[in-house]
Amino acid sequence: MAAERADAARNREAILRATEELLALHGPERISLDAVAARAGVGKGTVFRRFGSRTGLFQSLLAERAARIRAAIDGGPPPLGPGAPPRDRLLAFLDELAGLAAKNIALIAAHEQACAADKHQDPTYRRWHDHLAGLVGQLRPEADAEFVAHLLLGSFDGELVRRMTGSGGVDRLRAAVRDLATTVAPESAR
Amino acid sequence: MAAERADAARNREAILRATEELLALHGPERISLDAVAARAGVGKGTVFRRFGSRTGLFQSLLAERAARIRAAIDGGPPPLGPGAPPRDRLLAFLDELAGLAAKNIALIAAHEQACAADKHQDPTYRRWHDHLAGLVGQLRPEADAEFVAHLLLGSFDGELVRRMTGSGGVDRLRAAVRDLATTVAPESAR
DNA sequence: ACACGAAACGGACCGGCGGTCCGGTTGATG
DNA sequence: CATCAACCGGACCGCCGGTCCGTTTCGTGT
Repeated sequence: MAAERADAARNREAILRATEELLALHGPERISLDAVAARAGVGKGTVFRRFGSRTGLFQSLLAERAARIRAAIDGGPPPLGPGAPPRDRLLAFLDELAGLAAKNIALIAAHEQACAADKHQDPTYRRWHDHLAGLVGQLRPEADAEFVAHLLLGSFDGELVRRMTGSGGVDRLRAAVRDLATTVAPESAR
Repeated sequence: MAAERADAARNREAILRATEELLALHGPERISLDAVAARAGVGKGTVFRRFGSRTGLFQSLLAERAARIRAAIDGGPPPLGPGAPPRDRLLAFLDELAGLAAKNIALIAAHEQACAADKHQDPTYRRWHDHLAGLVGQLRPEADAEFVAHLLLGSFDGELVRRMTGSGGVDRLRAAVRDLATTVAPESAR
């Protein structure tokens, strides 16, 4: 694939920005792609050429927001990055996700409803899941790591995050996740 | 509220049956209310008068399917019903839900996407959640019972159930849920 | 500087769906 | 049997995701 043309790149950026703004503006309300296109000062066709579908748009936006964490995980310093013991990596990762989720409630909600059917296909979700499953597998080889990983990611469901942070702030979410994780992967685990 | 007229009751039943049939027929694919109405041999208006909205329809259907469990919980014999120690009730309840979910994957999926935004408002979901939160609160008073209850219910997410039962059958789901529950509420807990 | 083809643009257009409305029909009641 | 509220059906509405195609713009080779 050759490099993207300058106008194309500019429009992609404009569309992502517009989506963010509308998300911040209207909260978790449904946002129409017409609205996104209008705000970006772009035709609707352009939105679809750049992102393929509603789903693709929100996946891209989430991927962008998650890029920092992703980089930290597979190349950054411990405990998030490689090198630390699995238990520390698990806790650090979940902590990071809690922060991300709390700061992006609207995006998470939009992403959920856009990807509803194929949540498990979303690249970002998969990455997170695989990372978690790997760690859980090391910590508790006898458990169904795949399953546990999915459940742990359930902590960052939009509605749930809204509730938790609504009464108790990010700290409540962080604490609850941390508590659960330490229960699943107790101190005793290597 | 006075009793329902005979034709009204008949139509409500026809609509619920038609929905079930379409669910069984087309799996988790999106089902339009036009299709439901057509199959029930009824006008679309009737569907809305009876159930208020797409959401209402699927909520009603789920409530119907869950009625047996509901009755067993607040009036049946232990360990599902009152009387047994919380830990046994917890495990029995989750086991029951696993069975229900495995048998109603399509309905669960439809219900999820129909209630997406207000999952936490759904009467059935609330009932389940409150029951779980109560038990968890007894077993681990120091934990965030509300949060844990939501996560446990995450076990019955449509997509997840599909995956689990797809490779391993109901037993895999049952085992995984049971394992997790015993971890969260260990033997030592009273 | 210019010409030229590929790539991108935008907005009219389409089909489908959830939900509403209202003129006609039906079932309970006395 | 008369009466009337409740109910029925399906035409209708507005919205939205997604497509299409005539037009414009960008980058490259000359």
